[in-house]
Amino acid sequence: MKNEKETTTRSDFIRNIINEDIKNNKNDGRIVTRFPPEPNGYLHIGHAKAINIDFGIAEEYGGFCNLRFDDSNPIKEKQEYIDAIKEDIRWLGFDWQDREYYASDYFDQLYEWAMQLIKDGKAYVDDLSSDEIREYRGTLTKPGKESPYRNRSIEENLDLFKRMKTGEFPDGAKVLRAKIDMTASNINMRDPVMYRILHKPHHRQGDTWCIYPTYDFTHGQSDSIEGITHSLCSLEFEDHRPLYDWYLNELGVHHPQQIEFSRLNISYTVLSTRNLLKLVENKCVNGWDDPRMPTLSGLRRHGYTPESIRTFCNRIGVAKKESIVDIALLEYCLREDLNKRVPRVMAVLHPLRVVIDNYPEDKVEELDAVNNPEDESMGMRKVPFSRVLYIEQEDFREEPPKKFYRLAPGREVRLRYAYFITCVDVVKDEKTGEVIELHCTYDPATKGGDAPDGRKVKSTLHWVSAKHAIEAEVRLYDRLFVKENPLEGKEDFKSYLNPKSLEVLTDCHVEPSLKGAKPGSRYQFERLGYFCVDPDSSDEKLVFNRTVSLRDTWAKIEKNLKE
RNA sequence: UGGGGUGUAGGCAAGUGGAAAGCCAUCCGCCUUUGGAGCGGACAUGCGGAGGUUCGAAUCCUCCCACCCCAGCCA
Repeated sequence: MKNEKETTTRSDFIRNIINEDIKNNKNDGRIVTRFPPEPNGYLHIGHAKAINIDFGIAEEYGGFCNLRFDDSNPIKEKQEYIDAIKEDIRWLGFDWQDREYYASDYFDQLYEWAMQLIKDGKAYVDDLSSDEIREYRGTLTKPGKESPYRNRSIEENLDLFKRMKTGEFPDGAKVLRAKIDMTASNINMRDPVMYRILHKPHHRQGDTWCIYPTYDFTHGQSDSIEGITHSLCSLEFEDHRPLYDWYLNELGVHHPQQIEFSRLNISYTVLSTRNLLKLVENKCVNGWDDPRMPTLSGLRRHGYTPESIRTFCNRIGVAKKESIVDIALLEYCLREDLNKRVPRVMAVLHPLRVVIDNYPEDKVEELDAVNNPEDESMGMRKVPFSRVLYIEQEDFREEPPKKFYRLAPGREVRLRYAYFITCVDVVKDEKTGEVIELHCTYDPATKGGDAPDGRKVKSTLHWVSAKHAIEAEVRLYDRLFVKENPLEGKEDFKSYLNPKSLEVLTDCHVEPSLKGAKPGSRYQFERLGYFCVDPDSSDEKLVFNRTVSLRDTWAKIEKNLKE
């Protein structure tokens, strides 16, 4: 409904191009895209944006999106990453059916094409070292100069390239280069490397190859082989497009259109495999799936829903402007989704003991509570009430400031689904002065939370029965960095890490209905936020992660009062 | 100072010569047994800047400014 409207109304420059292409019957109206991850790390939410575009557009236009692993560099790639990437894409809710491809499966064809370019006099074997190649390449403002090996005969090039393949030369001894133009203003066109010698086994090809094609010589042709119509990638490949086009034109094969869009950035985090890896290696976080990480596995463990991530991706749009999206939008999408689907429950994170003086010592009542006010079909549950309770420390102030509606000496409030209570006494620690216990009275006539005489109360508190509650550990997560753009300062981005990004609470009490809650289950702890059960949790010891707090109007008021 | 890009509100982002969409954030109301949710409202005489064309310009032209990317045998 709302989502549907968003997707059908959506307009962006890529869809405009595609609409135009369809109008002109380009590619007979077919739309085929691909998502081409390199299996060199875990997927993050920036990838989710790309996935949403690649798969989303294909779906929208009745086309296909292939999953293709761009695995032409055996030094960085691992099967472990392939498995994780597939799991994350599935979790997001996208399906590539049987169209799971690997650039490495095209190595034979790529080799044939390289031979073809040599025969056409468009490629040559170069003996220059990598340092020499760099020197010969020139600079941004100075043209490059031609390699002394540039004009070898076709026969010699053919012979040398074959011998590169058979393993006759050590790593780095020779490369195959495209013969384009060493004076080109676009540096990518200054005789780019097509093949390098790498005596490294490939995770899928084993020892079959000791020469590997570079990205530029792999990507476009892989697109071509798969019949891709629109090859969507990020902005930094814009400069490579002339080369993408060059190879395809010289080879005379199907020519997909490369279109570039800007990659996702989100405030208060970093979004690149390289920097994420640094956080893992430096133990700034507890692994790739640490709930503070913007990786899909981290977000999953944090309690994010795939739907909320997809909604977010739809709302941020697609454009060529480099931007930083406010993380508040992501959190908004999350809350919106969780609000509709997640059961409510009561939990006290910072307990303050409350004794109801006029409530019978051994009495226990099972009170009715609504599971989700947004969804009646989720039903009701019973919550036990007794003489000794815990409420949140924050919900009591001995000297309440203006606009503080919660409990205070002499004040009456409602205990959710239970009774009106009035605070009659405050017990403090003699040494520290800290409030350690409250004495209250309850009004038996207000059972369930309504006063028959119609009197109102200004606030409703959540609570748990002390003797029935289950103890739990709660991990409070906050933004990973204190700086909106951690990459912009003078210091290393790691110096802007938020020291309070994780706070572990061990003295929490949750209502008994949570007994046996399984990892992955999500709840709203009323008035606090959304939480999910961590994989570290067990029946003996429940562990919850705070996914996101509820919008907190009081916190804003309090902040404004202070200013 | 080579080449390729991008500038619309605090953050995203539509708009392609004919009244500056929408979302988040912020603020104000209403409602509420979650200070949640929901509902209603406010929020760009102006589109990086300056000129020009036109009855009419964010859209077309000229010049200027700012920012991003490229000198891997990474992708």
